[in-house]
Amino acid sequence: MAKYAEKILEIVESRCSHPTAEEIFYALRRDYPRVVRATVYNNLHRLCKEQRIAKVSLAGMPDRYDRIARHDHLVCRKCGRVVDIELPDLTKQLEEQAGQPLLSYDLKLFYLCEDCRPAGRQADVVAVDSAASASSGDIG
Amino acid sequence: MAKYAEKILEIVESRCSHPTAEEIFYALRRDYPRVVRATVYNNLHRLCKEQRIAKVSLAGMPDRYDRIARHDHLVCRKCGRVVDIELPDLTKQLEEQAGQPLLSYDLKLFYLCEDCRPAGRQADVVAVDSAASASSGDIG
DNA sequence: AACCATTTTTAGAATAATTCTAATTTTTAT
DNA sequence: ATAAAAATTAGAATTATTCTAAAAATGGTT
Repeated sequence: MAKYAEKILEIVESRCSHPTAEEIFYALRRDYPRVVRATVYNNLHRLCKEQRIAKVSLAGMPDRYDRIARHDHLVCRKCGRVVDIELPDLTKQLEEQAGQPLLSYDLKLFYLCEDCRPAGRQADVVAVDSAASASSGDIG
Repeated sequence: MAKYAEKILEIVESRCSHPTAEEIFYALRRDYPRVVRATVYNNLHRLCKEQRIAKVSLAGMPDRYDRIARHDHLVCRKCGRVVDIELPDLTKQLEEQAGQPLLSYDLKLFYLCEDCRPAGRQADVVAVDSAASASSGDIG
């Protein structure tokens, strides 16, 4: 059907980088130099609606797109990088605690990635230096 | 110090609506008709940096601002409304499962709110009708 | 009170991400 | 081959946010 949908799906799934619409647009344009941003957005909307990809957003950044399979994210508070993490499915536990049937949930864990962690000691990292952190206080 | 910071803090904390910058701007303008959006953003940034408020973002909507005290959110998949929910603190559990020291986490539970829930039966609500839902597939 | 330095606010232009609209092209079914 | 439907294009429009430079407010010093 849609000429680009499968290609875009492939781009999203083949990367672990949670690409933005812009990144997908550039990747797609390598093969199809005439595609236009609106086409990328159209296809992303459709793929989301069809539950074939998921949109992930973080405060202050453009939305990102991700594979659909259940997994969670580790987000570095300092550099903002997002990496996947496979935690056990908490749906049952959360449904009990919330007293509500849930459709799904989104869980982001904030930490300091290796690159941003003060060298040497790492056990006593408890808070982000508020001056150094570009995005502290943000929940995304 | 900053003329508006306390007032903005009060607006954010006094509402359970997680107001957007725009909503805060209008609320503030009722008392101070000359304030300008940039002032609101300046103060919001500062309050975030000082960890006095938190920024919350959801896919496809403007960022929202929230009180800082730990709590989670229920997000309706159909109408997008966000309400607070007080779940037990999962930091310890998640640190163990992730094998990482965490700074914090963000948990959003997706459900169908009362207004959006198909009337009558509610036990067998398992998925969102993909045509009817404006934002299905989104993780924010 | 007058002065200077610093901080905050204002006004409005600029940017970034996304959406919209209308025309054109492609695809599908007949 | 043709009509109808769907997808894509081009580019304008909108929305949220940031930036910049000037003006105003604030604070501390003499």
